[in-house]
Amino acid sequence: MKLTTKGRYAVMAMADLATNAISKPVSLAEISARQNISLAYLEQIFIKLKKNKLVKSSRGATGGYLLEKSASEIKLSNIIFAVDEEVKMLNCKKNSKRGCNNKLIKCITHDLWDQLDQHIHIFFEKVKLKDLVR
Amino acid sequence: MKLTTKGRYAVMAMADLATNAISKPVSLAEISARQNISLAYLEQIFIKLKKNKLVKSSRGATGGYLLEKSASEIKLSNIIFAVDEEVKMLNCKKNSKRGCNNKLIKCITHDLWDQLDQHIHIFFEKVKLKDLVR
DNA sequence: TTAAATCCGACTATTTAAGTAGGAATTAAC
DNA sequence: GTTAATTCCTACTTAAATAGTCGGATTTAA
Repeated sequence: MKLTTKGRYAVMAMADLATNAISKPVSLAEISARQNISLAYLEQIFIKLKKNKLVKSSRGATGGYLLEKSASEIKLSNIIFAVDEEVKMLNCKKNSKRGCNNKLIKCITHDLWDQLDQHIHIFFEKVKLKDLVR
Repeated sequence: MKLTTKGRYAVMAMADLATNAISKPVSLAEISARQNISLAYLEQIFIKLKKNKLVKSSRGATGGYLLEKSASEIKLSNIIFAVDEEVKMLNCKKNSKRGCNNKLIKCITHDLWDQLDQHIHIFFEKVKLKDLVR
């Protein structure tokens, strides 16, 4: 699990949707204004959210985005995974000479970092979008 | 808490020390060879570990490093904090116009990221260097 | 027809991590 | 004393990833 501002922006934007996209779609321009994130950047993010079936869009004037599922069904891990893609945050580079001590044995901290990764994952797995907007 | 390979290298090197620096100091050249980390990079890392009183050095030929405290007294959080310095992994940039929505209120995910930070911190707080080397 | 919106791909800028380089100071062993 | 091995120090370079921009194409309600 990778954590970048992109992931946070995605969470912010989704929380904005959960709050404001009740009956009619919300445009990215509105979210951009409210959350102070550049429109072009939001566009990139929402393409990914859509691919991952977290939002649905309607095009054209008065178009915008709606949540695809209810806010209580969307886990934050879903959102972060959708935009940040990679799973591991600090793996022993598999294709590098440096990975895991250049030997076939696991480097001494390998398991530890794996555990941390799980730990973080569980954290975001437990929190639902709904928890952010009550 | 920031997590980079520097932090992991530091943990690996400290584990190496805990294993090998029993009676006499261990040189960085040895650690470099065993852990496959460049000597010059290890030097940088150990300057910081020393400043944070995690290791002590003796200079000159036959010099090297020893743990400053016992492996059971050193938490991994101490090591990572020593080399990676920053506390927050993804704070709302304080000096940026973008931080926290440009308003004086906290952005909607602010607390969440704080919680995650604590979560990670606690993870490394619980593990002692000794746990890695038994 | 127009304006507001999503959609798309390529591009650029910025930041930070990662790693190098060169030398100064110290000290044990010969 | 000289040498070789070491820590110590500062500055620099490289590489990679994040962050963000840009121009235009497509869609659709009013």
